[in-house]
Amino acid sequence: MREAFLRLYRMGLIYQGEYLVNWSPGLQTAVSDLEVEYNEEPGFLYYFQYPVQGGGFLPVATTRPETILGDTAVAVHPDDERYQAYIGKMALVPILNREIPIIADDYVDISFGTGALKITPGHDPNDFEIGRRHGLDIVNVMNKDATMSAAAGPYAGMERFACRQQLWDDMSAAGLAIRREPYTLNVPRSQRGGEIIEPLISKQWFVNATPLAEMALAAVRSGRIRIVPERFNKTWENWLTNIRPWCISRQLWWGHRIPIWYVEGDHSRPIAAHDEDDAYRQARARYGADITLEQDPDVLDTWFSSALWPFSTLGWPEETPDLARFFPTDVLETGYDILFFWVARMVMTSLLFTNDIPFHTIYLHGLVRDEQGRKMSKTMGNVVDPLEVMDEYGTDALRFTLLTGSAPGNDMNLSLAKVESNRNFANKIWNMARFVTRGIEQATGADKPDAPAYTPADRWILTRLSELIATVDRLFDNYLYGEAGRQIYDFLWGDYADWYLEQAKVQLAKGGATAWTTLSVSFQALDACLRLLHPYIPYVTEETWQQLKRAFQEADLGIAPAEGWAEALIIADWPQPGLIDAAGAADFEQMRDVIRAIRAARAENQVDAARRISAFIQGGARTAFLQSQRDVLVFLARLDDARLIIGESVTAPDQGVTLPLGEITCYLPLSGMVDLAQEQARLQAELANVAQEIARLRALLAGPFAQRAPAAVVQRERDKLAQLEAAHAQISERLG
RNA sequence: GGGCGCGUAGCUCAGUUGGUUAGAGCGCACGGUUCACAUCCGUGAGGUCAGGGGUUCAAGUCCCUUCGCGCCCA
Repeated sequence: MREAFLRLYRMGLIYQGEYLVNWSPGLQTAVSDLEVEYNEEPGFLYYFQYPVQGGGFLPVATTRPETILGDTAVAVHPDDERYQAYIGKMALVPILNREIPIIADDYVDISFGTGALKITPGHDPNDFEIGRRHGLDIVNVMNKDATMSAAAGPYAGMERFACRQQLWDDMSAAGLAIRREPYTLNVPRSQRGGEIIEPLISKQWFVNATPLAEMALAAVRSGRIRIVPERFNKTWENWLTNIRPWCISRQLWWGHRIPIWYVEGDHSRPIAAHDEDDAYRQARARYGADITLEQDPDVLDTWFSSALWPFSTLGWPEETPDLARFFPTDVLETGYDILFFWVARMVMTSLLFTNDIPFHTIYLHGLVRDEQGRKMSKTMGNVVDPLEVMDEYGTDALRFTLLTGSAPGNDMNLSLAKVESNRNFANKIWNMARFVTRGIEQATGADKPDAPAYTPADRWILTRLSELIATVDRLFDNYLYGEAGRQIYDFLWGDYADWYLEQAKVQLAKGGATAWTTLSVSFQALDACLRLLHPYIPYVTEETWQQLKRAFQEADLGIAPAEGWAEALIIADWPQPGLIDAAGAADFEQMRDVIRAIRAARAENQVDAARRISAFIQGGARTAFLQSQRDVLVFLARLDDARLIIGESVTAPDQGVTLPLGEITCYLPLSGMVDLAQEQARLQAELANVAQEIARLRALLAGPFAQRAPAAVVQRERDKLAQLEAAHAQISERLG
């Protein structure tokens, strides 16, 4: 901290100066530009007459009449025809009758107010700049507690807003007030205390951030530092190209004292030193033995030390092993609201002091808001306490919600309903593991085949798993953690639990090598997903994984992770994509379509859920495959095995439901349960639907699409068309 | 004044190399004691992706513009 200050000081980048700062009367300290928030609040625009020497009046408008007392000029636009005659003359400050010049400056907005602007360099940032340009005096009419000072003449000692009112009354009485109209003010308030900030002249310490900002700009422009999401580059660019001096001194009783000592209290002779001994050593060398030193009473802005965090925590300025090993770091993850406060300053100080970037990537997340999108605040009482949420739903549930609930850089409205559903996800994972663990008794080590004979379901889930791992890797590479988490969730619940494990009940029941292989595949997929999910939900995944580990080790089936059993999931290897068998996966997906269609037909016709129904499945070229999956079909579609016919071509029952599924057609007799007319109507509707879709695809494929789109995309549409045409033929035939 | 973001199902939100019937959670409707899970399972309804224009074989996705909401900087 002191080292950083001294280096900046010696480089001439820290200086003390009389400047207009944001003064917090309540906290009795200066605050930085970033710590001031502007709110639109109702107020008034006051119009006054300023007497002009030599006769006449100049009308002036202001929102803060009390600052009139500190006016040192009135400015008009050089091109404003109304006031040409006044430029160069003197006006009188109302009430005080102090003479002030009438100047011309093109900062003045001709159309605002009266077009004549009172200039108060001591109490307004813009006026301060104009004052500098024109060499105007600075009159400070306010004390640090926001009462009026002696310079305010008769108003000395009055509170600032009381003075505003009093001045209005007095000027009305003097005939100098013109009118007052409602006006929306942009009121600066302290981010911390909430009271109205007063621009006030005072002596403060500043960092000249311009050279630092240039380095920080170059780091991002050159790509040495990457900001995610990219759009924040613009924010970065905008702020740093318009960087202003950073006011780093604070008048607080806590914090790091500024390492500056004054000789005999003389502020024109500052000594920068590491400590008091050092300061005295320097002072004696310069001024002889008999001097007393006083340290500057101010302390440093807390962000000053935060800016040093990436390297100061590693031992800088010493050349420590930690610094050598861990600096620069890799990714900084934080909320976009402190991009300037903290991130930019870390980048600036790192580049200056270490000649290196502090991290190669800045990953910015959004703000967590309440369910209605409001910023959480204690006064509003809408703060969601994470400890309470964790207590009720579990830490993993909250973590998963925060990680998957939004896109990078976007705010998130924290919904407890979502936390609850993610709690259920954790429960679901637990139950998947229980199922797999319980299945262990269906096989022994002796059942292990030399080479596993994968079923379509096995091939499907392993292929999907490989795709998932590749997808998650890709998303991680692009910092899309939310999307990656959602993908794992969907796979685990929608594919693995709802389909693979469901059909695994059939495979496990067969025992022997089939059961062994099913267990092996079940384990592989679950194990990989636990690894993928560990960064999101470390507690449930670690615990679940340890249970799996124990169960499989005890069972001694010869089923284990490829790398062997790590001591813990947290240090286990990241999964790698394995088997990819697109054809095998497609087989299972086709069967899944058949099962879904049968289920939907059952539900639509109010078939009792427990009832096993008859089915005639015309498989065409897919017959052998469907026959091999007979028991899975029976189980998942709840068919009556004795009344299930699978053939290349089957005789359609007289009554019942027809399910056209492309090359496969499924007939459900459902005798006596289906209204014939209703079924006819349903098929008519479906036929129309299919016909329309066929027409659309034919038109598409006949057009430029077929020539210009990639072959794979065109082929997909062709396949779709073929399926639809087959379905169309089947429905037509059924309808007679 | 300058910049950024958002506007997708009743609600909260995904949808990032543009690929053609747009998804999830919650809610809703109907049905479930199938031996992992009712913190669950099955089925379903619900959207002219804010409006308009453009680029493209193809747009929720890219460009322009209008409207509404929010934020940042000045």
